[in-house]
Amino acid sequence: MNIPAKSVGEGGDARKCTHDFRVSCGNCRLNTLCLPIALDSTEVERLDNIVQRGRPLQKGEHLYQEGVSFSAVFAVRSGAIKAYRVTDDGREQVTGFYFPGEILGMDGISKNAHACSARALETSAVCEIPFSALQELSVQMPDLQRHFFQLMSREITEDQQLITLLSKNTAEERIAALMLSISARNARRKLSATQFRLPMSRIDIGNYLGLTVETVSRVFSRLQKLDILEVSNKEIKILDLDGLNEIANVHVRDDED
Amino acid sequence: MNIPAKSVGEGGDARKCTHDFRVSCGNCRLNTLCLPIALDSTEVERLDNIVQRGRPLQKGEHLYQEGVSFSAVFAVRSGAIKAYRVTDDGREQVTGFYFPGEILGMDGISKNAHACSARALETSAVCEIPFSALQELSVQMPDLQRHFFQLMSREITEDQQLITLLSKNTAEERIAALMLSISARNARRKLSATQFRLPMSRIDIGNYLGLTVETVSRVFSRLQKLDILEVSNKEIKILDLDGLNEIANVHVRDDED
DNA sequence: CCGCGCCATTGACATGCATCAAGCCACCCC
DNA sequence: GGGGTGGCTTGATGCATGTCAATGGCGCGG
Repeated sequence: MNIPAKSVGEGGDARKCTHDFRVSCGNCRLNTLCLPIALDSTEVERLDNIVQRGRPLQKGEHLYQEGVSFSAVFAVRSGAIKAYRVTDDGREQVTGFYFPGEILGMDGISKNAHACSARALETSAVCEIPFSALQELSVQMPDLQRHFFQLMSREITEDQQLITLLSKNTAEERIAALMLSISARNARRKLSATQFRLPMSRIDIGNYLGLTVETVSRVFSRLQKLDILEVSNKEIKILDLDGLNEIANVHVRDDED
Repeated sequence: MNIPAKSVGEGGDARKCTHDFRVSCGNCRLNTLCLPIALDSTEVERLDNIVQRGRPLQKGEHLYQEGVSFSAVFAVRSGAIKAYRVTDDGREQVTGFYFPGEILGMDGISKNAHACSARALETSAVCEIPFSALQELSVQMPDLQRHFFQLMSREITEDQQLITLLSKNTAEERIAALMLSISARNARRKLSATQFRLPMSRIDIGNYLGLTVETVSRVFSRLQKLDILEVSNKEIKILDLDGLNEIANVHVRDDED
């Protein structure tokens, strides 16, 4: 069982981006995640021209809010973003975490208004991709159109994986799956697959996985006792990847576009 | 809380379609659901030319299977289709029910292989829309491209609603939400919003909503005792729509924010 | 018509997780 | 430094839902 790992392009860590908004798609470290391979350099340049950079977000700051009119999708360049919606009775439902190289905001297309809110879990840099311009460009660049269809389709299949997780799996399995998902997404960005810092709180994790904070905490404790994880607050170290996989019941059906 | 209601175009009831494959998009009763409004008649005709009809499915027959190479999306014209994926340990997860006027199969785009299987819950007719042709047409018809982006985006937001439902709501709330979803989708097709026949089994309902058959059955019994529903096997009659809404929308608490 | 298999319902019981409650720790501000 | 605040952990208890089991209805094929 996998957990969402959307796709896009990173450009360095937060610190660097904060001071250099002149990053271009062409030299972005993350462009293998973000862009269709097939684009030639002039096409990349044209895409580059519509992308707006230099919006560093502080922790807690909103990228967009549920209901506001939709005009762009966003690529995370550094940091981490959480997407969430508020239910009728005022509770929050976290719908996804987005790391560098991943794209969010596509939920807003259907109604021309964002269907969820997005806020920074830590200082983050994002690229804003105006959707109307993207649409026009897609008409001229079939590969780009296809790429976007694929990105949206991926979001669908990932949501469906989460649905399965919520519907069928125990607390332990859910947490294991999330840890593996984050691990895999780290690996994709050439970071450590076994050691990382969680950008989100226990509350957010529980909310995302349909569990209470207490349960999340207890599961972490249990996994630590089993020598599968080493947990120190938000610092996670995976000691036994196989064991973790076993718990998650993972079918290793990984992204391989 | 809502439950998925995807979008497309129906053309009459099953019986009729089975004998007349000559239905065209232009005269399809469901085309207001399926097509972008903005297409003119020559454009509809071009779309019509790529759509393949006349594939009546018998109950239990597969429309496509998980893993097979992706080549088309499908519009339900009559009947009902369930989509599901099989987890590593062999269990099934129902990911959606599709009624006439709704489109399925978009999950297959990202990997060029279907991410789930789809089978008919009853005798059904579907339109097959080859994706490559659709892509080419989209390049020439921006409205069509936009429409498809919207369809996919809708699928995403609906999946997210289901995620919220599974993550936060009780068995009663889930069932109520599903009944309301089916009711609304019926209404959209000008059918009764208060009386209908469920095409799926209790098992499928439970599977979809993350519940056991027994719980589903018990909830139906309870709702019947409350005079909210009248349940006779698969025949459902909504007696108290407000009451059902109240249950689905989770009781509002006075401790607002 | 009978018997078989599948589906649905209902009851009794078990359990995983939520809830409630308390305490710890890190951080921040006065 | 003191005390507040928010996030995390841990324990005790309860409840919603899962599990197991028995029964009845219905359709289908022999």
